[in-house]
Amino acid sequence: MAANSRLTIAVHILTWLALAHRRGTELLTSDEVAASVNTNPVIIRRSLGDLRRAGLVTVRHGAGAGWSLARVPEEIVLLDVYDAVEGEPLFGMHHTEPNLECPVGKGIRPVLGDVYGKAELALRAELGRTSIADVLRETLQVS
Amino acid sequence: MAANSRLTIAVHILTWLALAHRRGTELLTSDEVAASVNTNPVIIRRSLGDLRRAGLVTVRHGAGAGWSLARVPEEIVLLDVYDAVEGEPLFGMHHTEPNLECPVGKGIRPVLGDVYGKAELALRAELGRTSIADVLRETLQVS
DNA sequence: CCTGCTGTAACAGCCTCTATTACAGTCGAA
DNA sequence: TTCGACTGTAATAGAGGCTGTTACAGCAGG
Repeated sequence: MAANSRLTIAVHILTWLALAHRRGTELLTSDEVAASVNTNPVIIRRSLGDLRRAGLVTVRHGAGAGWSLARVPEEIVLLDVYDAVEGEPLFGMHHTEPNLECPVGKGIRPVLGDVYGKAELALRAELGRTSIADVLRETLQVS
Repeated sequence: MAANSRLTIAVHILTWLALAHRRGTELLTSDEVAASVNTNPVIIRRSLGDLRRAGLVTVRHGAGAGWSLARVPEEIVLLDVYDAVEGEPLFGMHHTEPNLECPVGKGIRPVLGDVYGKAELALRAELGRTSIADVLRETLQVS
């Protein structure tokens, strides 16, 4: 499957907001963010909507509208972003119910669910170790 | 994105082969496996093809054909299966190249690649801790 | 040679993701 | 109060992946 880029887009947005804030720009519009990410402003607004529902950004409406971080970048970790934009579990179960007369078909799903849950926890723990401030710092070092 | 069920299907197949072998049945056809997974035999053959290319199962052609495990179930871990059937990385990068004149657009991709790599390593380590023998044992306990 | 099964192509249906257009809603500023 | 800029979201389109299905050539034991 072709992996989606939601997490990448969202982290990019937040990193850009963090840099703008540090430079003294309090608010950015979706058009301004879209210019950095190089995609359509609606894509950005949809992602920002997810981030707003998760409490990571705040929006100001009307004239002079725009977006800003709801917390300092040190207190936003990539796990927060992951939860904000990714809904589905990593691994899917059978599309059709397995044959319950077969001992494997009958019992395998909870076993797999357990293993998949542990694997996701390991992934989440790793995503919790990096903050937007970390990403911003390393990004500026690279360039 | 709706997660695919490739890993689930492949683990189901291998667990079923392990149980059949323990019961004295050396070879299973794709039709027999499909009856347990409850899907089309071609789906099973496609998955078995991935597993064969990864060296996890062996196939016998001609009359009396069928499949069997290439190693004992204790020596096949879910990470082997994951590598056999999943190709794409977990998180995708930008579809279009970000704006390189923006400092974030210019430097964020290697930073994200590094974080994503670490997260995948954590996931893989966890998948390496469970074998087909573990799955079979727990599956039979459940039922 | 026959037969049963593999290996794979081709296709359809469904769904997701990205991208884009359009437009109503919102609210500060003039 | 009106204007204008921007948000929020619906609708739509194209591309591509996954599952499921049919079809058929290839293989090899009996």
